[in-house]
Amino acid sequence: MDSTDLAYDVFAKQCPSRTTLEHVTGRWGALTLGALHEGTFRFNELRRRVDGVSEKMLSQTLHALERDGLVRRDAQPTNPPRVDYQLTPLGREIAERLLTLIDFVQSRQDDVHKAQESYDEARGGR
Amino acid sequence: MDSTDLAYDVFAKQCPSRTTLEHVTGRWGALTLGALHEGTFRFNELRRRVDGVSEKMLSQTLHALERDGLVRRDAQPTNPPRVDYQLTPLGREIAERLLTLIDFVQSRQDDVHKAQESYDEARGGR
DNA sequence: CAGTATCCGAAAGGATACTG
DNA sequence: CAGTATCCTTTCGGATACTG
Repeated sequence: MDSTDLAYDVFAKQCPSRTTLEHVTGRWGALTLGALHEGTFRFNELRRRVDGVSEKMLSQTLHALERDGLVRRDAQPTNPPRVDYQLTPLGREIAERLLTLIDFVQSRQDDVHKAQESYDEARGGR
Repeated sequence: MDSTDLAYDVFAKQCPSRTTLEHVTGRWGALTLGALHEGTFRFNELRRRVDGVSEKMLSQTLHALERDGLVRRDAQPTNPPRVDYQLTPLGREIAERLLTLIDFVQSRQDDVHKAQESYDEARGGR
């Protein structure tokens, strides 16, 4: 280690928080956190809210987020079963920071689009 | 559209800012933005800083970020060639918000780890 | 309703060799 | 040095069928 090393361990190959971050920022993770930031939902409610997710991926995503302590799963032992998902306090804090990033990227999407056009114009005609 | 729709267009399937967000939060995108947040670097300097990245992935990542207007590429027509990469003002603003999220996740990694252990304990012994 | 299990095609990503 | 091109393995993720 010397002074040129990055200050963030998350940039190391096998960092555990790298895995958590991937759960949070991944396609379905971000979508699910965003949905749950709006309230508490049942499995199939979430499926309808999270546009395009399959049962398999939603299940997988919820398990990962629950295991990380970001989502709480509440199963009533009724028949038919009823399971509610909601953010934990930690999950809410993380979702807020994620949404800050998402909001910002979205608010600057015009600039991004312009940059893409001038980039493509400069090299598209190669 | 009704009131149950998500407030964030980024959650729609084919949203353009979803693509930008993936460039930013993806494994190599986040690493590269984090590295460039520390300064200006040449291609092989970045390769050494971004732990584990291949030439192919670094090249691909830099192209995507440059096209989105987050990274500026400066090539001197010398021999041997010298190319410097740095964040644009927009890239810097995005990197800051990304690092806020990363820092927070990292600072709570202990909580995450504990949650994982109790989760595994509850189901690991099934 | 709330999932799990399996199969399979698509896409990401690494190693290596090569170019200007 | 700064990449590109190719090959090949691994992972992601959708469709479908099935279970408690």
